[in-house]
Amino acid sequence: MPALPGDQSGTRERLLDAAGQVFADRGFANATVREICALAGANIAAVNYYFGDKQALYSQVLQHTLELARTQYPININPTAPAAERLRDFIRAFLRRILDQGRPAWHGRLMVREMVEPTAALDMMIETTVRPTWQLLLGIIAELTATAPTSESAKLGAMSVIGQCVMHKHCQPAISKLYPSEKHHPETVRMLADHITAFSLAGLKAIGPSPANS
Amino acid sequence: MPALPGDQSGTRERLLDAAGQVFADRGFANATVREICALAGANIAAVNYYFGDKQALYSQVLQHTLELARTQYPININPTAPAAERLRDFIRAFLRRILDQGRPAWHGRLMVREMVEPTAALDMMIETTVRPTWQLLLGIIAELTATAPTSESAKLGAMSVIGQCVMHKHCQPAISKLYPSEKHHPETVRMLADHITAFSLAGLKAIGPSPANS
DNA sequence: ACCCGTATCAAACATGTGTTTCATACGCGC
DNA sequence: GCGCGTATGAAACACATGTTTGATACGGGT
Repeated sequence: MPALPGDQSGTRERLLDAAGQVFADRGFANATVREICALAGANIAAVNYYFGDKQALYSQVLQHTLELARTQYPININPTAPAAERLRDFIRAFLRRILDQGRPAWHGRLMVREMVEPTAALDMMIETTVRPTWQLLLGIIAELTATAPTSESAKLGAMSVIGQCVMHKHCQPAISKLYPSEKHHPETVRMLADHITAFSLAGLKAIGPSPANS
Repeated sequence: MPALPGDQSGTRERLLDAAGQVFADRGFANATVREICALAGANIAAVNYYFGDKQALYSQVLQHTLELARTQYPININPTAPAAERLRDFIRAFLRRILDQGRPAWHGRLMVREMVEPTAALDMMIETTVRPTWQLLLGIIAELTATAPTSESAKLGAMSVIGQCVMHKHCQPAISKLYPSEKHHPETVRMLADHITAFSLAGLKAIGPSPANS
């Protein structure tokens, strides 16, 4: 009785899907291959047959989920738009990527867990997903602060922007306690993005090109 | 052979200390009572004798560590100082609290883990540590945005400030990959605090009292 | 019809780990 | 000196869980 995973797809695909859910929900250590296989409607031995062991399954899950997330939530910025507009679009796309509840909603949780409890797959995640996004943001910030993307100002400014965004993902339990009845509806996310954009544009202007490096 | 825990203190105290280290390093699931007891120089049965079970030990560890952190890294703000100065002092104290490498350096990691993988002790952590800090910050932000502490502007502004701060704790593995050779020396933390302060003061001014609630 | 690689299954295996047990030693009041 | 509550010790227990095994079914190519 596989819950969500499409019954028509192959066992390997159902395993990837189910494992993504369970790993995101419980974390690598607390996830059991039995629960994953039950959710996928597969036999316990299937994970060994297709992936070798639990750790390899996790790596494949993370890689697969990240690919899915990059194509499903692309961050496409119009290079000809003014920098302020590009920052707004970046923040909107980035927030949608990490806060959206759609499928696969668990890629954000997987990334958070990988940050807190790094595994061998961390490098892959950084290089395929984090670094490209970071470079994209750095370019925008550099223009807004009139510095080079390698400058200390650009680095600090980008961290301020990303920090405001990931806050709502990393600290979700605390936020829910401080402000119950808070949800991540698309309209809420949009308003949040607009706030962060306005806040950051002013902040970046105040930073300026003071402590530049190159 | 207890490593760090003072051998002169009682078994219960050594257990609390060792468990804090191990839980922070490995997380609750991956931590073993055997490793904790070995580090504390205590017998395996000691954890059951003094705390009942592993979960209760964890709760006591979290509570004890948070108390220690609150007294060791107090956030004392001069109420008569101007709001901008109070914000700067808050950010400095808050960053020092979560980034300092001193003892017990693991309270920050414990809090991060509790956010990502909440346990029964989450409520205690929120009420004793998070909410008071949040209220303190809300008061400062409210004055800077000329709104009530319950306003949407104050809430969003406070989240922007906290987000910038916790970013450097939650995303430390990623930051280390993007910028190797980055450390959290006291001077670095001070400069970081000054950046966040300048960035936030400008951002808060730009937000203003537009979408107020009460 | 037969073979063979692929895939699935139930059952068993090995082991790490939280927890318990029971014995022993210590310290102190009487 | 004696009893008693506290504390510590080594060993065993119970169980969850990752992994493996050997059997069985399926399906296409010859």
